Amino acid sequence: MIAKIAVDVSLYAIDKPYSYLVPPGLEALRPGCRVSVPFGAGNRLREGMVLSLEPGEDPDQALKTVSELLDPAPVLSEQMLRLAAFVRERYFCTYYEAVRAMLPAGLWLRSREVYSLAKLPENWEARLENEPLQRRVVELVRAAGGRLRDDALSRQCGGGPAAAAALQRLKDRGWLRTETELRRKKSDRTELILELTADRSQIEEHFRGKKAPMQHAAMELLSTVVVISLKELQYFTGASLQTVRSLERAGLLRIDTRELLRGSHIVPYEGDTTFALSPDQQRVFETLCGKLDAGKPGAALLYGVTGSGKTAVYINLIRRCLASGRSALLLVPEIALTPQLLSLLSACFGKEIAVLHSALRVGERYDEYKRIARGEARVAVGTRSAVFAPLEKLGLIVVDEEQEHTYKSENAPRYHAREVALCRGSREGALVVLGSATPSVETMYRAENGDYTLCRLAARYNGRELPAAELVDMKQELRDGNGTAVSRRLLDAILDRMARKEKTILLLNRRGGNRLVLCVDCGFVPTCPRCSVNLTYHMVNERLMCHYCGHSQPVYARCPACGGALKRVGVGTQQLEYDLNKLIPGVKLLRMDADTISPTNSHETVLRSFAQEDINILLGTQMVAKGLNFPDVTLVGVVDADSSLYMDNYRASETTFSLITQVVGRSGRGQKPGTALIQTMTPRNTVLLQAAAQDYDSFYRSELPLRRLRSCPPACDLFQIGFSGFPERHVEDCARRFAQTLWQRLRETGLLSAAVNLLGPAPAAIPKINNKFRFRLTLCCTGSKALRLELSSLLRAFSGQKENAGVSLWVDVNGYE
DNA sequence: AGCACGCCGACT
DNA sequence: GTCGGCGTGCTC
Repeated sequence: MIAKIAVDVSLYAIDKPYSYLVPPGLEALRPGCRVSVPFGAGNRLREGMVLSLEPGEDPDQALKTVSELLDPAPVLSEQMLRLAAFVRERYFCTYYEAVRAMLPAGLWLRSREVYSLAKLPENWEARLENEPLQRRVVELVRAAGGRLRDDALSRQCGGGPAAAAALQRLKDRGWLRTETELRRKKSDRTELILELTADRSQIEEHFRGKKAPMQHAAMELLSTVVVISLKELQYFTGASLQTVRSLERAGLLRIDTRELLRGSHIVPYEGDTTFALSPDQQRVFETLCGKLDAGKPGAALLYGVTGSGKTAVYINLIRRCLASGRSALLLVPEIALTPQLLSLLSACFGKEIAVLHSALRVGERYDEYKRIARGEARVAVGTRSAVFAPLEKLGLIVVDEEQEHTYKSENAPRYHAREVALCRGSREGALVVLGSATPSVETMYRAENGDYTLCRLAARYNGRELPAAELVDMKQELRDGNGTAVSRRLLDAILDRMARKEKTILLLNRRGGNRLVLCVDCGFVPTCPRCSVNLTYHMVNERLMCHYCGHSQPVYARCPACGGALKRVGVGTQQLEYDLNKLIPGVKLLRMDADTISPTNSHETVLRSFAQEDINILLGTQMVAKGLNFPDVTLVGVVDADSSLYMDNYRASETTFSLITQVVGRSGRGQKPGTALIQTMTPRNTVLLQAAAQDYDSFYRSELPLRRLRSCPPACDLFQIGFSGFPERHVEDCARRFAQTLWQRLRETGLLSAAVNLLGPAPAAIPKINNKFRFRLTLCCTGSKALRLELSSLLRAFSGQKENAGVSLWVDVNGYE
């Protein structure tokens, strides 16, 4: 027997199915099983996935033999293997990258090097006289009984390039052998937790006559909070692990390991689970049912304004699907933001439900995965990667809020869950329902073209009016002398709601509480030493930080260039919180953003206190815009509508329109009517006016021609080809050569037409990250199979050419960056 | 990317 | 003669 195997090679250029002999004794080997195989000149063992089996012998004795079977039974079905091939072909990744995305982390294997001593010559000690490191290695392995694992070895003699070189030398001499061991990794990610164990006097005693500013800062913080994670301590003080370790030795604190988990527990739902459908919903449901039962169900767009009850339709469809003996998959943009949906689903489907998302513990996720694979759970709910849930007899895939960018993976495999869902649906005969109140332009375009059945839910459930939304001119506000981020109009409205004991949601569409620091005299802006970005100021830890490489430094007291005063510009949620507290003394404010959400303070905790407590304002980033349902919210304010509108991204209008529409929809969900105020510097902007009017159709009508004009999806596909390396000039040259070859190949193969355009090389949005320079090419054209194959073969050729040494490249199809 | 092979200069 | 440096080419 010969097995075609996808080997875990990290290099795209050599990724293909490799043939191996199946030795006697491995008859249990099936497609979908993982194996370990010798690979390359060194025959090091690597993980592989069996793609197929063919009878036959080794024709010219050139094949190697599978060395071990790692799974007693297949972990991927034939369907899933074909899906992996689809992901590989479409998103330019390796087989194994696709395979890894499909398996739960609980199934992943970790490889370890095990060192063992070969025959040492008599005079080995003499020959290593001037090689203390090599000698130490030999002694350590000997002491361990002739075999030692790499992690134990590096713990005892230190890692680093010197140790690696010593190991290499010993291998070259033939004195040391290595073998690779593949084992299941079972433990969860952990974090270090620090706990104060000393009192004031002990701490004072420790620091008597000592400077140790880092230790001091660390203890200062720890004495106030008593327990903190190492990561947080490092964030706030910049203290290193060494610092913390020496404090531990001094007996001032204790270090514990804790499993990292952000368990999202399902809150029981009490209420009606019959979900009687309104006539409007019934009509849509019947249309979709007709497709569900058809031989080739295809796909549908369920376009329903916020509050029109798409969920009720989903639930009825899932019920129907289960009743006909098939399973269903529901994809959501982010689990943490849908606690209400989860409790609803578990009330309806009980144990039939399995939830898959990254916040689960590895073990929990694996359990859910197994329940699906065994057929115990026939309804899978989850985020992006749940599109690979191992459901059998799939009847329905729902992609809720299909326009959300969380469905697109930003690292390899750079897949889009909506596209994978469409492929899976059509191959497995399942109906794919894309649901949205503000569909992506791509999806609406395909629906209009008849690729998807278009179902509209026009009426809001129980007939409530959409909130009245109004644009507030912040330029006028500035002219009138109000330099704060809150207009008088918004302030008055907030005060009015407070007087009426109603609540307000404020959206600040900008990440975190970060601000730019700028010298008022010379204009100096601190930048990251490794990346081409400005450092942002973090109020909580008084440090300047880089979001790309993690660099952080204390904030300068004065401008390092001219000694002038430094000023912070820009508004983040923290600043806004501070300003509001000043503007409205006594206001009860709750902030929700990436900084305030933590393991101990989850979304649910924050939202629960907003629902139950006497709080006036919920202030936050995008997360306040999605799916919340609070009856007493009657005012929504968008603090700065422009910040997402003028981004260098063809989807900026779409994202802004969607976000504003969603957040406006948070207002007036109870008995009282809602209002929304949208602050902007450009109050005549068409997109903002359309969002204020909640007029998706006009938005779509005006956006589509713009996309055509700019050769963007859906008019054509964008292939971003990224290059990164050093030095700058070399990377750019490589990109330019690639562009030339690409042009030439397109001409030769007849793929070139007027509709094809190749832009660049241009510096990437962030031209330097971690001292690597980045350039990109953008190919605008229709992504046919022929074109993808051509691009793929050029990518393979690229890394084989030595003039491209040191430059790595990747492709992102219709990416969001 | 690893890894072996092979060619060449330096040192015992 | 042998050791070790680095350029070259392949990975079932």
